[in-house]
Amino acid sequence: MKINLPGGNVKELPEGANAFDLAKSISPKLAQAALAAKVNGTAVDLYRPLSDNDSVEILTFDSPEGVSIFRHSSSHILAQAVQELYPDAKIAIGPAIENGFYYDFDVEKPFTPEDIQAIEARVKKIISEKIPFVRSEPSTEEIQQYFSSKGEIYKLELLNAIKGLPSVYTQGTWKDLCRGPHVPDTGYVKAFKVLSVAGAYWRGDEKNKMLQRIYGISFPKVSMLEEYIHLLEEAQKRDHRKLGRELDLFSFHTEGTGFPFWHPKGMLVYNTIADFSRKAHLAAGYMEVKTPIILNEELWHKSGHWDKYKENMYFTTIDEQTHAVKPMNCPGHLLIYKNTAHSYREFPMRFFEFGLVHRHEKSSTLHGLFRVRQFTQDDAHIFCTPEQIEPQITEVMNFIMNMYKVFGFEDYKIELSTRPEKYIGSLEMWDKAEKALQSVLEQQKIDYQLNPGDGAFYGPKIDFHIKDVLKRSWQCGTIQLDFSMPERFDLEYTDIDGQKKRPVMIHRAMFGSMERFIGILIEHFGGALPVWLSPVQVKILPISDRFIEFASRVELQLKEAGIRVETDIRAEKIGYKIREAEVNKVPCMVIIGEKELESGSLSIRQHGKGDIGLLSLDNLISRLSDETRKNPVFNNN
RNA sequence: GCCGAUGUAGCUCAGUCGAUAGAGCAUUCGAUUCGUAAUCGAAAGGUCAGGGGUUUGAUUCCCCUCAUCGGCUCCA
Repeated sequence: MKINLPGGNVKELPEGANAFDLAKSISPKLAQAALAAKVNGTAVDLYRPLSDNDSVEILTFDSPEGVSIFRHSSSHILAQAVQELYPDAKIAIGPAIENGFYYDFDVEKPFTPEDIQAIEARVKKIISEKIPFVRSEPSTEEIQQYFSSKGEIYKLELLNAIKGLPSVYTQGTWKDLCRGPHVPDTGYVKAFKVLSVAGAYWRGDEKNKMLQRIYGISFPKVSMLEEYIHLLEEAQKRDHRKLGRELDLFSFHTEGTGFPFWHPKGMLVYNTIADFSRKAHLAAGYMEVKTPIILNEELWHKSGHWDKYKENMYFTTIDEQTHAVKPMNCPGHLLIYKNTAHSYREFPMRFFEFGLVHRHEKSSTLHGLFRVRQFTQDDAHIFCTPEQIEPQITEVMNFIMNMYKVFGFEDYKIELSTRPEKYIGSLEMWDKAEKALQSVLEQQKIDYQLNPGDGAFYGPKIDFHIKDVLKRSWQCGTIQLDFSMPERFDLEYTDIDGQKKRPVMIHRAMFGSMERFIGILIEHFGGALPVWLSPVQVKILPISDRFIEFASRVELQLKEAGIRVETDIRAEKIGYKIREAEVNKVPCMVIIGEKELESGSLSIRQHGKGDIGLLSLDNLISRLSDETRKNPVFNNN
């Protein structure tokens, strides 16, 4: 029979051959690496017989699909180990995830670290036995009978939901309901590690029973696991919470859970980004505004927040009237809009604000700067005519993507979120708004993921998710199209025909939260921020106090050139001063001693690189300014 | 909110099978004036997260609360 290969080649194989035979016929190396196969677009087991004219791709650990199959098989091994050790444990669900896999168990008592050790040992044993994964397709009744005899209520529930033919995979005597495919046998998993244990609700619903979830990771080579563990350790070093403390950028206190305190150095970073953003916005035609953080109850009823967002809001009483601390800036901007009459000639009209908002997040979700209860949005609202919607959204998308580039973020994904359960406005409005966003994404040929039901309560949105080093995806930018607020606040403008009409409103944020964005930057750069963002750009290190005077003259000149500089005048050895500046991740160190005093040039040391030789003061200044000018907005000045 | 873990000096961590605690770094002071990642010495620093209980006696055992961490859920 003929088998079509991905490159367009055709391979002749005997009748009844499977993908493993195919791999062998191509190369022994491929046969060794083969985990499963993709036949006519569907992933199947390696030993499943092929048919004439099938298109076959051998899946290895090099492809995401191969990894996912490998991890999924690993989760089965984990589940087998758990049930062998704890026969009363009921198995729920065990998929591969982005970084590894998990399996959920219903057990009497949560797993202890000792349990985990025992489980890992048992997994090793199962792996060493090289038990084949065998696929079978019994009747639904047979499967039902098997799992009910074992009391596997979760499997039965899953079985009921299956449309089409269910399948079962068996390793030795252990069986699991599973679509597959799997690697040929348990021996393929050469390295296995449990990463963590956590509670998780059955089907993610907190009304359901809490199960115990074991997260794990696995690889076909031990060295890959070691590499992964090393990577995890590296990632931990980049944790912005740790770096924030070490670099003295910000802190958190029990006196205000979830409210960040910005220290002087953190404030320098914050303000540098804010200044940059402000300039960029003004250049792009935005007008900066500032609105109060406390506004009365009535306003929030009008905006719909009272009905749809109350759980996340803080309240206070002023003169016996209930007020709310703003969780969003839009109502304030609406009041400014309404303060005067507007013409179509003013459109698109863009209000921009560094808006300080408070949101009551559940305490367990707080996470450093990534998730806080008080944060500053780089928020804007664009008022425009319905015709301007698509060009405006296109413009905003480009603006956001250009801004991300300045910070070196090219890895992000875009999501389109549609009408949630809690919403305001009519279905026609939603329909129109969702179509508008979709059409922009499609016209711009942008890859996006659809997130049904995840929109804001007043409109659908396009979100930008930046990926950090820990491979976590963080929502930053957002563009939300809103027909409801203009309606609720009875916004008007006078059109060309002299008629009063209703404007459209676009909510958008770029960094989303300044706080979170700084957290992402810290992790992205491992704390070693680029020169233009570093709180201290240059540290001057005199060799001894004989050179302090010269050092202060250099310091003064650098300061005059607008460079953030500090001098370490302590009576310490130069090695000690260098070490401290390196630990503090200061990008540039200037060493001043006898040589420099005589020659008038400066010894420069770059963070992470070491001594880079001599430079004149003028040269240093122009180099540092060049670094800063890499950022395009500063280029215009 | 739920499940689990953790909470000892500013930081990282020892320790106490129940008799109120120790190191390194950081800090302060003194000495050292030194050439590319840690000079030496001394001092100071803790109601052992907070509250309650058991006990002659609790930082240690038990309970509650708070916070932190890892998840479920939510979200910028």
